[in-house]
Amino acid sequence: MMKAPSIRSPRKAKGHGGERREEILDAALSLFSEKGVHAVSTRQIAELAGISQPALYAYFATKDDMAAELCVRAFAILTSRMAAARVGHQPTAANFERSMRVYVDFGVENPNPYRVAFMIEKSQHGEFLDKMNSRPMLAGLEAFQMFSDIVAEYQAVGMTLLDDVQITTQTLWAGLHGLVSLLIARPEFPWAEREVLIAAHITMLRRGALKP
Amino acid sequence: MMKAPSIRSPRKAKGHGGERREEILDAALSLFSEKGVHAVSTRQIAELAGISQPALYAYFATKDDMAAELCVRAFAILTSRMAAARVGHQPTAANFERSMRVYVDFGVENPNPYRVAFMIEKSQHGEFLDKMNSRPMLAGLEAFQMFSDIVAEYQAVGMTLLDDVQITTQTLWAGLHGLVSLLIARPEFPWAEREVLIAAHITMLRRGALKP
DNA sequence: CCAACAATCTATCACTGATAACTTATCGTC
DNA sequence: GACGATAAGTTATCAGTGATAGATTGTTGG
Repeated sequence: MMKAPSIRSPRKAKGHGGERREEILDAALSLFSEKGVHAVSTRQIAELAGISQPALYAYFATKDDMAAELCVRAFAILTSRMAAARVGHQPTAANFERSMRVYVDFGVENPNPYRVAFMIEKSQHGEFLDKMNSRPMLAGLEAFQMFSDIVAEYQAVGMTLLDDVQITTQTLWAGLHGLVSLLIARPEFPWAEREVLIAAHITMLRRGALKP
Repeated sequence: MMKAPSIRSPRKAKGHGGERREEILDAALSLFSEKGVHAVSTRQIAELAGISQPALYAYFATKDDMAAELCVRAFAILTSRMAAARVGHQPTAANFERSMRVYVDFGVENPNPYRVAFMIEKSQHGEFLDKMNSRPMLAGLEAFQMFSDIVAEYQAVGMTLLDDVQITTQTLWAGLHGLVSLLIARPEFPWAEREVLIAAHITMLRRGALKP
């Protein structure tokens, strides 16, 4: 955190100072968001970060690892936001909709991280993928767990239509993700007015998941 | 259709006869389905089709055009499936769920066409994307229009909670898309048993959109 | 039999992600 | 200050990708 000149070497060869790793991630996030992960080359990332292309590999083993890192961070932000929106809330219909709204707002207000976190195409299959995706997967499960805890509160007081918290959680999550991902990926689609659509969508999800 | 030897030259140089274009599409569909579109190389497609890699470009301008062609065909199937599920059906709750089920089944059974049409990342600078995506996109929107027509039937007999067909359609579509796209993009996620989850999701959407 | 022509192949291009080996800048230590 | 040691960056290069150019083959109508 604090610059402690004696402890360790900052080591910033050419122009810039600061953390190379963060500069790389900033460049990667910007390019990934604009053009899509697999339409961005490592040379483009390197140029935007102001270093040579092979220098990337001192900080990330593969290009996918950069996307994975950005994915982990996006999940962490979402988790903390949902946790913050949860404290002190009673399980009421209005608060349920507010919690759903936190998720949608996160996606709509942070389309770039959301895109990287939830809309990345898998590049390979099987065990190699598992290894590559384990950290984003854990971060995603953490966010999902937060979502699940919220749903469990409504189930505990008998407000949910289903007893199965896992099913209800996955169903609601999928319902929210569908709207967010389409609004992000297809902005040119002739959508209804955004605020009205989001409100109607969340109300529909509540009616489908909670007792009247 | 019929082999008409005099009209036009079948011209099958090396081994096989038949339509090269269909052989290529068969090979591409097989590999795309198994490994994902952008994990398959044109050389792999060519080898499975039994021709050299450049020979592909006599039939398709780009590799994406092969995926687009398969995409258009798949959407034609979706549209016809939804149309078939619609004829003779009264607007009942059970039939509503059956119609939505057609959509989900299509997405789950045709992940790559679905991905190309609705989950693709912005790959380049707009116009190139439009050109590349226009045919699959139009085919997808045709399916969407079919979806909207179905919703309108339920609205016409007063079964929908909202009067606005556009809002209801977009909300239901987003809800279905969310589940399909997550099942496709995150197959490794610890989902509930798929059949149960899909059934619960569709029931939730029905409860949220239709009157009891 | 042969010119014409379409289908296919070989050779190659620019570019991709990734690696190896060399170079440089900074450090703690004398 | 001068010294290796080492971290960080570079250039050069690899195999593999999608796509193109031009030579080559095979079939066909005359």
